[in-house]
Amino acid sequence: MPIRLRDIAQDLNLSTMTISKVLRGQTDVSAETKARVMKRVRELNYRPNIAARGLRTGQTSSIGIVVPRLGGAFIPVLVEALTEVFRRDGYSLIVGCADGDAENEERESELHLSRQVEALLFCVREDAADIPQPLKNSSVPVVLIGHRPARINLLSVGLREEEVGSLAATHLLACRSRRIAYMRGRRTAVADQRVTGFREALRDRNIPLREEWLVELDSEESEFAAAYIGVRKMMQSAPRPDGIVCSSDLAAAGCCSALQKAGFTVPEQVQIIGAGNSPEICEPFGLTSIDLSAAELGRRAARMTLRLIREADDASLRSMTLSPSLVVRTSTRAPS
Amino acid sequence: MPIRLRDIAQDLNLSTMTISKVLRGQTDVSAETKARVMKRVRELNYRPNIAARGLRTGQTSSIGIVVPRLGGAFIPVLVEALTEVFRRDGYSLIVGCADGDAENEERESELHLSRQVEALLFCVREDAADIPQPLKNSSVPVVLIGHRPARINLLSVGLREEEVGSLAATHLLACRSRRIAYMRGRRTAVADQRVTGFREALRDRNIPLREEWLVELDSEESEFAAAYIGVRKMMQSAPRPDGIVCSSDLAAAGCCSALQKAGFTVPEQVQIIGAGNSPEICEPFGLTSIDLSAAELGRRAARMTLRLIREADDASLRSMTLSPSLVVRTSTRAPS
DNA sequence: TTGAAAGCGCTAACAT
DNA sequence: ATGTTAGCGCTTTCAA
Repeated sequence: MPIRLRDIAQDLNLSTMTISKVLRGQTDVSAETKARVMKRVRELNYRPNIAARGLRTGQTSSIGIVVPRLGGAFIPVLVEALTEVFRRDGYSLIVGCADGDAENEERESELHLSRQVEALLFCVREDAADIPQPLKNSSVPVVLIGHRPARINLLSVGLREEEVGSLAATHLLACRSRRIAYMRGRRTAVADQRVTGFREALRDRNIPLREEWLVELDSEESEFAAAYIGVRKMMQSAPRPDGIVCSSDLAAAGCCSALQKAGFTVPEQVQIIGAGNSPEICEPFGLTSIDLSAAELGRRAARMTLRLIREADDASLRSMTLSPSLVVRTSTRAPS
Repeated sequence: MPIRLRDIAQDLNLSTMTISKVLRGQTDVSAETKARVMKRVRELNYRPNIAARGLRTGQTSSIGIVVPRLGGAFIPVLVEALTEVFRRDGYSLIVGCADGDAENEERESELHLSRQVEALLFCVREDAADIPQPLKNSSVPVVLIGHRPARINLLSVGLREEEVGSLAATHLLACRSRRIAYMRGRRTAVADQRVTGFREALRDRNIPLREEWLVELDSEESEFAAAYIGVRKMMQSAPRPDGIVCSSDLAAAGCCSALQKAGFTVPEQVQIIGAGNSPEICEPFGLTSIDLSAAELGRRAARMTLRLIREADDASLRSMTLSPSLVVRTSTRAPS
């Protein structure tokens, strides 16, 4: 049984109010009483019951987030950034993991709402076409992170996905590749946007894209293996590509491996560029990669959330998208 | 403002009790009333206030965990396994991330206790010599995950770290390496245990370990770079090692890269074995690795926790350690 | 089958 | 400077 305010009050022959005041740093308590209370509080390891406090004050000082999974390079960085900003303001972030399942996403969202979180963040799966029902008529502010599905009208913080494609293409062009291939991810809205950005960047410079250079990763295989296989086929086309943009770092690693095995040199004969900027994959291969700005996304989302909580429905708040950024390593040449 | 039981009750001219009963599936309510209530509940998107319920019943159906960080290959798998087992029993897991900081570990532990979690899990940092104060006299069950610091007398679920070293050594021996080196991690209790296991495995077979083959990774560098540098020096010794056990997959990747660059073949001339079994690192390099059983650790810890919650202080529960397991890929040869 | 009363631990507002 | 009262939203208990 945890200690209650009342236990301390009875102990010291004081009222619960006095204890409560001391604990919250109210000033209308004598220094002596304060000292006695604090002493006993520490001795007994008293810890206030947040639920009871929240019930009374209507403030739980907690914010919920639902993420599809916990692994990978993106989510952990995002969540740590959110946690840090929230912590500074006395909020704590409650993470609910849905294990990639839409039903769990709904359950976790409801749980958060039942816990009276003051705001709810939702990290949208790349392949999601919709969001859980509970978010749609939530009584607390909701912020989406990642892409915003069509026709969903909630505040969101996302990435300019087309720029992932265009940034990669532009960099390869600057590094004197002219025959640029794209190894695209599975059919999701996000993957499509990246391809679009890629195509537009090439078109803007009047660089042709041959359709046999636009390869989709076989979804039966792991991304690495799929890219490994895919790139071999790609290299049999004539002319051969001299630069490859990949939809993920793992796919880029697959390309590097296969190319080296086949006797091509990276970056001299073929330049490679990945996406995700996962240090564990990029460092071993010296992969140039597109960073998806997880930390910055988290900070922006956190600040937006805090403003929403404070200022109810501030009309000045608008959804925003951030730009990805290029991180150059050795799988691309020095730009001219 | 969220909807309350009372709102629904007034709406339907019933008492809050009736609504409450319907929601909890009590049977002493007429079918008709039940239907009316459920209809309105859905229309209004009513969600019970978990805090208020918990205050009354003393059950929050939530369990807290504090982890040092969210990234890497171990924690996400652990947390997902815990989540899944708890979910089946109607508990939800609240994850608190300490960003690798001991002070935050204490804060997050206190927060969980303040939230009246029914049990508290704590994932011990590898370099931790102690655990947060709040865990030591917690009024709810505490389970440690990972290694248990000396003189801490709490239930724990951990890995037999020495077996990580011995399993690796034994496998290399079975694959006909005789000059086996060890690339050890930074000075932590866990790293020491692994080295111990490694040494003992060699000693048991009367295989000598030369001290220049026991290299510690330079902690100024990333693990990959440190291993890359370390292995080059190691290969200048005479005789040269023909097998290397690494304290992490990333270090193993560094070894592979450096060796290939220097013209050595893996696994023909030198066999490499990593630890962690992180798919993203192991697959590209075909790394044989020691799996740290994160998922199984999670399941065991979850079951232990549930029993602790139910059976108060069940004397039959004891700390346990699980064995790591070997995952063979292509950086080691076929055993003879 | 339905409902009234009391109280979980805490704090806002108001006495004393 | 300290204490009293009332009530947050819910459920246990018991009465109608």
